[in-house]
Amino acid sequence: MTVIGIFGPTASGKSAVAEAIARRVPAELVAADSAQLYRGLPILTNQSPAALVGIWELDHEASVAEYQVLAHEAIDAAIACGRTPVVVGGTGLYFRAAIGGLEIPPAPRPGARERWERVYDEVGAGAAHALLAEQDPVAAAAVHPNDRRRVVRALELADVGYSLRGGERLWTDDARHVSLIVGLHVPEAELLRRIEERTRTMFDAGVEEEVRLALDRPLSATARKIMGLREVAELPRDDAVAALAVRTRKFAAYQRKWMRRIPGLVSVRADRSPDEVADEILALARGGQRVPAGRPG
RNA sequence: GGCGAGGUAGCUCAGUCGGUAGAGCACACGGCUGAAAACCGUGGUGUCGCCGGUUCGAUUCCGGCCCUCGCCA
Repeated sequence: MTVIGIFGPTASGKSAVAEAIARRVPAELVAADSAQLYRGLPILTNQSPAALVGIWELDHEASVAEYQVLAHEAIDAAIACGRTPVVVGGTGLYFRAAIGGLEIPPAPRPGARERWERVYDEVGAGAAHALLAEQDPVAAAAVHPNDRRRVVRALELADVGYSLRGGERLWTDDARHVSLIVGLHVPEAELLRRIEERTRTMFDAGVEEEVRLALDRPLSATARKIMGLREVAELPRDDAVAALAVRTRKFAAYQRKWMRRIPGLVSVRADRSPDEVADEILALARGGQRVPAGRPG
């Protein structure tokens, strides 16, 4: 059983391709998207039916580690009943966590993060970084003093005897199962056109109302970061459309960068019908274009 | 038509008591190991509206013109 992973920028047609695959072979779609995990913003986060979509309330704090457990379960369950897992991703880190052997260091002890954040803010970036250098020189060398988030994370890990940058690579290039990992490629101009169109469609479909309802309820820090939430809530419609299109464009560029980072990724042109793309992907899967399972050295 | 405010980076704007200019956002590139639609780093991309005058030198001062916005007609 080959796991199929589909990655690509927003509006490259990941969902449609995944659905086309599911029409051809017995398959189970598994989302790898940090925003689609949330329930309550289906329009803004562009949800389509798949496992791990809409499973968290908006006050839930997201984390890759928590997602990873669920993703591995969903993938293994699909394999157990003879269905091809199709991991459909928009979030690079989550996608890798689902496919590969990303080993994630432990969660912070209760209160540790807040404590180190306070320290960081009180003593300043330079001093906090110096403190880290005493406790974990390797991590300190890898993290910029201004990167508050990572300095704090490294300090909380040092507390429990872990290093943010341990000696061996925690993030290996292997996959958990034999996998075919494809990256959907759409020419720049076409992608921009689709993003523009998709953004407008969101407003026609009623994102403003959706966002208003969501903001009435408590939001976790991670949910608050969902792209477009602020723009839609705070700006007049035309400005919001423009701002959201800009954010989405920027995000698409970020996802392209991720495509270059994902090991073993096979590039597939997606400026054609989802059915054609699905056929090509299935042919590749049968043809042995795969990342092997297991740990290389 | 009169009065007032203004025209500087892709956008919003700062600034130069005269020595050709800088912030935020955007953009480009790089990083990323329980926040990743997050976070961090490095890059200034420009006929300073146009034409003249003064000056060694004008984006800056002076004159004229064009354009935008507001108020009054």
